[in-house]
Amino acid sequence: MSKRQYHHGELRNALLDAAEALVREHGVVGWSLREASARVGVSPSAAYHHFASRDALVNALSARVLARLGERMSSAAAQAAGPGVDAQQGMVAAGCAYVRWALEAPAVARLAFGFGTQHAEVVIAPHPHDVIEAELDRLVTTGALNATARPGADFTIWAAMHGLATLLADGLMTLDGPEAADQQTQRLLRAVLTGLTQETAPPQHRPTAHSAHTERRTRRQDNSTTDEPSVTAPTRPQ
Amino acid sequence: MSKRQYHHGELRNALLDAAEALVREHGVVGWSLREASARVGVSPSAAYHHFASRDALVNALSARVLARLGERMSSAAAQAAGPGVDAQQGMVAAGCAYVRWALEAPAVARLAFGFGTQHAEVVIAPHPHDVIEAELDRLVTTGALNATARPGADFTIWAAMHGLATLLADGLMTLDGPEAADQQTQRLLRAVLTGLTQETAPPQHRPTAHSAHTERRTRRQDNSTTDEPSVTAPTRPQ
DNA sequence: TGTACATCAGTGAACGCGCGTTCACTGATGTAC
DNA sequence: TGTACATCAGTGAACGCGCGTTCACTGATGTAC
Repeated sequence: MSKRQYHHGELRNALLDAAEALVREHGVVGWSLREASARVGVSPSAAYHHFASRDALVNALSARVLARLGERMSSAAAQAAGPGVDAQQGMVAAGCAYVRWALEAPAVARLAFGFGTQHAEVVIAPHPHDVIEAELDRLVTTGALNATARPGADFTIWAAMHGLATLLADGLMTLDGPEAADQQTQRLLRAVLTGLTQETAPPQHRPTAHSAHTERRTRRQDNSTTDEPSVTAPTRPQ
Repeated sequence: MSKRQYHHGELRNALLDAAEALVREHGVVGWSLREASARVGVSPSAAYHHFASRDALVNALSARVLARLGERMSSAAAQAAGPGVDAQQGMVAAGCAYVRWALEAPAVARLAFGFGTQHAEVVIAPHPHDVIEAELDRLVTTGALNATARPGADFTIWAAMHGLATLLADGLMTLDGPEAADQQTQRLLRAVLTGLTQETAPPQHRPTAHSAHTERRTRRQDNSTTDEPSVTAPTRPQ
């Protein structure tokens, strides 16, 4: 920064930072590798010592950004938990973190969400989905959610908070500030959680959540997985 | 098509069709005006007699596609309704139409949703949001939803179905076929509707749904709007 | 501690490419009389 | 019904541009002896 050095030393991260800033400023596609390099103060070709292509950089950024979201959710949930606190509050806090994050940097959120199955090699930890699963498990443990409603509930909850986040990020819905977003998130998630608890006559082939990615990671940590056959199972790829 | 004509006659629509096909095949940004023109069999410059720029074409396509979704939801809801049918079924049908649509042409869905406030001039009728509002009103009328839960419920429901649709469209969640999608949609929407009905102690400043677009249109058709002050109101722009 | 050298991480010029858009044009169509 | 002419909707050549990527290079770094 201060002295002009031939070797940057942290170019990989610096490029990711620059690219993230460019996404914030000019949207998911409104910038070039050359601009990111220029912003870091490096020649365009330098990037190729760290990324195979522009796409590779974008994918790496997307994964990094998604992992950050997972961290924010996880710590928000942890902070909300405590004795005497409403059992649903952890999930609500995670959801608020999710929605606020999308509201703060809509274009970055679009990048993280909007590119399909791209995080091929990268392990994202903690994945937002993982945080939701952890919170649901906690709700079942504390008795705030029926165990029968648990399978597949992760995708139901995820869909709810994801929808609010993306409607706001994409400008299809607008709110007056983050407090309003929190209120909306809370109302939505409490409605879903309450609705799941009230569920009667679960469908015969209840969807079961599992994914290659999740399994690969959780099998290493514990092996409490109940391997019921899944017929119409939602899956989180990679 | 058969005879080579100098004047195409339907070039505007033909270009929109070609662009939509290209979006399906190559994603939201993976195609050019020139490709669309070539596909129609017309020179690249011909498009400028119908669209001011490539962006204008994209915006027009996005609006057209969103209106089609609204139509599909609306007719699905109408078809589901009937005497003796579960009151929630209309909304579930609309939601299934929404989710299936996103699943059928994910890239097209991303186009319709992912470009922020772009439908500036165009009136989209019926907007998916309008269909949701209509179904909610019906639920209140039939007594299946508390009137106190009605304000803002449209955004809660919309968020839920939108989240499922976009998670699937963006490949963050996968399902084995459209029946599985229907099942997920049904579970999600029923949970939200049930949860909304069970709501106790609504927040003091309940969010109220209103938007310039909606008001402009609905004021023309009826004027039953209850104009309560909205403090933290979600809004649908344009 | 000093030197030789392999490796790493930069440079900068150059490439070919396809893009959106413009412009002067021309062929077809429709309307006035 | 026939002719003159304005208007509409095409053509196709050309433009300048910025892009991703390559390549031979060079300066800095770290390690072996």
